[in-house]
Amino acid sequence: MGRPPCCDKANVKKGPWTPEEDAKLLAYTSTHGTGNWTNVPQRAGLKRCGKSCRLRYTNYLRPNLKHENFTQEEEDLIVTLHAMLGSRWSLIANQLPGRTDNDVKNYWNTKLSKKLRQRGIDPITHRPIADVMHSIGALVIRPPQPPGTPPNGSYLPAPPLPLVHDVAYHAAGILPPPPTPQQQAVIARVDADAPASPAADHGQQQLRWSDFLADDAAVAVKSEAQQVIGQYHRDAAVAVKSEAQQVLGQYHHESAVAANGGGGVLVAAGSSSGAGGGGDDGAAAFIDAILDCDKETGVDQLIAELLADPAYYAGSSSSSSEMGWGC
DNA sequence: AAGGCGGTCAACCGCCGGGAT
DNA sequence: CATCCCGGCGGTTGACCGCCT
Repeated sequence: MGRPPCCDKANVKKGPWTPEEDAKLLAYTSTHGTGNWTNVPQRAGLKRCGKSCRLRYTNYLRPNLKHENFTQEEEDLIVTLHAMLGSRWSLIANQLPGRTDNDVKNYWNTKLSKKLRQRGIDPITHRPIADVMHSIGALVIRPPQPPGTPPNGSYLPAPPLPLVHDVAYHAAGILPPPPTPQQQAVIARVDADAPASPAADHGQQQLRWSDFLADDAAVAVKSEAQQVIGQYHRDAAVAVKSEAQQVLGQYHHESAVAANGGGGVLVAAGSSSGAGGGGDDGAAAFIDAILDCDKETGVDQLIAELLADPAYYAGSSSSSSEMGWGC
């Protein structure tokens, strides 16, 4: 049944806030700060849940909040960060001064996701919709069978899905290069640690856990970032964190190489070409930067570094703006 | 003028993790 | 170590508004 309610629902007001309530809350927070929200309603003379007070303050009353429309730069940043972090709205909002996670979430759900769809991009995977539909169509869909029915061979095996789930690859219209031996080792380990495929006995081609390595790499980025602010643990990607860091180093380095070489191709983890172990200067510097952030900086600076790298925009010739996210 | 409809966004809900006890 | 409390988070809801018929 979950936790009990945080307050007595019978004695709290719900719904839109009145100017009087806003004034009370602002008066209280301006003199007492924002600690211990549970006590705020009582001390501020409000018949509201503490959570409601916190939400009202952080999303509307907090100083320095922007209430005007999102700019093109903010829009581009949200799209880019969503491709990197997924629906981690608080992390994304941290990169947008004056915006709240609720703002970003609403803007994404009401505007940006539709805009992406109109441009043929799946807003969840950031891949071309046609590509996503192809992948879905390639999955083996098995209708329920009566108990005791032996498996038959009437289902066509699905073709292997691409290892790279990165919009930049698809934007560039190229196939990813094969994984390096180092990355193959990561793939093998992930597959070995994964539970056995339930249909493995049927001789059907199954999705392997390593098929999602590219996504895991993104999760690892998220993991590092959230470690910085002490909020992120216990993700499946943690198990391969060290390997993922190496892969990420390769990811970053080859992205830069591709951008500098005029190819403009973003090379994703788990599938980049074998430019040799991730011990090169660029990759090492990247990982060092992340680790240093554990001690010195916040996620803001980390992501700012990533965003400053044009390779994260699929090369200099196809930034999100130039790809036409904007109005 | 009125009703239907879709878009927007403030607010709520329930879950989760971390810290305190 | 276990439990409880609190803040934070993402998903969802529903009121409100403007446009269209």
